[in-house]
Amino acid sequence: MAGTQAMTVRTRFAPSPTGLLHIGGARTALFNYLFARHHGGQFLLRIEDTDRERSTQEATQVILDGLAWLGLETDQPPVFQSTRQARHAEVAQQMLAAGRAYRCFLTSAELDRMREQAKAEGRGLRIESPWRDRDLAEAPQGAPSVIRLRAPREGETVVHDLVQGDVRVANAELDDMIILRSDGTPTYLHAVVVDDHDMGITHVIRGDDHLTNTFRQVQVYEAMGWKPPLFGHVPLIHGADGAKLSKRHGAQSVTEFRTMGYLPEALCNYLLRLGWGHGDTEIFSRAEAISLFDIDAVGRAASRMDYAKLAHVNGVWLRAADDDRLAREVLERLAHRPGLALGTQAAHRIRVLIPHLKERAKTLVELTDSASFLAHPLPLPMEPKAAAQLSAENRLMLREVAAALAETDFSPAGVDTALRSYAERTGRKLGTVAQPLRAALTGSTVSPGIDAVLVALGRDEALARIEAAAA
RNA sequence: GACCCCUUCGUCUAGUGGUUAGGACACCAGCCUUUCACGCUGGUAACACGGGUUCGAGCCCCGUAGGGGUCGCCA
Repeated sequence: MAGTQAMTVRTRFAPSPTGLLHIGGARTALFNYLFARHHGGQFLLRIEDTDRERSTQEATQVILDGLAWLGLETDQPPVFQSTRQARHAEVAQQMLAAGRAYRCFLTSAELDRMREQAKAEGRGLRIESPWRDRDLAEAPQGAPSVIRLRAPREGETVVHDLVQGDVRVANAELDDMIILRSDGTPTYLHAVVVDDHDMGITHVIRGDDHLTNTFRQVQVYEAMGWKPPLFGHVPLIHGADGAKLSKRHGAQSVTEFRTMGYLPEALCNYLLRLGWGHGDTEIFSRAEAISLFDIDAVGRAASRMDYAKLAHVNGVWLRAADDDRLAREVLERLAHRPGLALGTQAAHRIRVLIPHLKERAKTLVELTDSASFLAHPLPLPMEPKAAAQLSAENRLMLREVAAALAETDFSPAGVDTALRSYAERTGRKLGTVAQPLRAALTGSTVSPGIDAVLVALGRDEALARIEAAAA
């Protein structure tokens, strides 16, 4: 164990490119990233693309884009597992030469039969290959063979898990796993070990669906005389109904969350709190997360997605977000909507009103919805409730309001004073003036403060809208 | 089925033998207010069950139940 203290932490995120970055994978990546940063170590990425049929360049790009969007930058270019097959085979040969592995000529038909029998007898589905102890000379000539690990039969294998504690299993429960297929390619369990070792990974943080497979991986480390890394198996994220996340749970890829208008810092914050806590604190910046996160505070139970809470956290970060950035996001989203006049004027109005808009939105989609009226050319579409505000009587009033407003400098204080004095002068409550005005200006009954809306629209546009509504 | 893991309000969690079991989201009531939000105040709501150990257990041990995961020449 000498040198343990000096050893720099090195973690990795190792997704297989299936076409999306799963929300659970995103959290695993986040934990790996935070753990590495917290300990001043390195965070690496390995694309597990050994299944060539399912792996594509586009799928890999989705993962890269997702990580970049989340702000989880790696310290080295990604390692592609498919490029390392020669090395995987080499290690398997070493194990074979050392007697820690053996060639097995069992056919898949024989394997099926053994499994069925085991099932019928109520035993675990453990394969015991006769070739473990059989003379190679008895092997059928030219028949395909795989290489199996010669796993210990006695004793037990223990994983000192950073999250789950010591987990042990009797070696009699574990069968001799295949490390090299008959076509010479490595199996996942074998490739992972070789790659993690070669990459100098010190801490393997991953979903706890890998926990029981870890025993076999540990056996490979032992067979090679390699020091295994430390493992930390974090619980999985379940859907809102408690079941394993699947298609029917709706949003589950990072890309989808992005289009639904969640901010990356909010998604990270939410994911961080799913399975990890630090006292009563709920909101964590990236810097705070790095300084406070550690693997030992990760919980052991699976957690469920709670979209309401995600929305709340997103609202918090939205309000804290930079106004220029939000205006840019809104403009981009507005560009995909028909019937809008998206010129510099609209851009300016949006930028001016953003500070008020963001106070009442939880997602970028909501923010965009609430800003769209600013880019609408006349005539403004009217929501039914807004139209109801424009009674004959109120239209008359709006003419007077327009006249009063025209006298002002269209500053926030200016319009506010004008509206208040108009209300006072005519014996009305401010609300009875503001609501019809809001309808005229926005086509809605909901908006930021009416003075802010007036200022954002500017004199000409505001008066034109009132004029149109009062006609 | 075998093996492994898990179990505090509806949800996410704090809690490491002595607490009125805390916070957040959601929900309800009220305040603020030019609408809606934000914000503020208050409220409903949890230690899965059964045995131990202990003066004392949400915290330790053992069962039970429930949930999850793994058992591929997939990753």
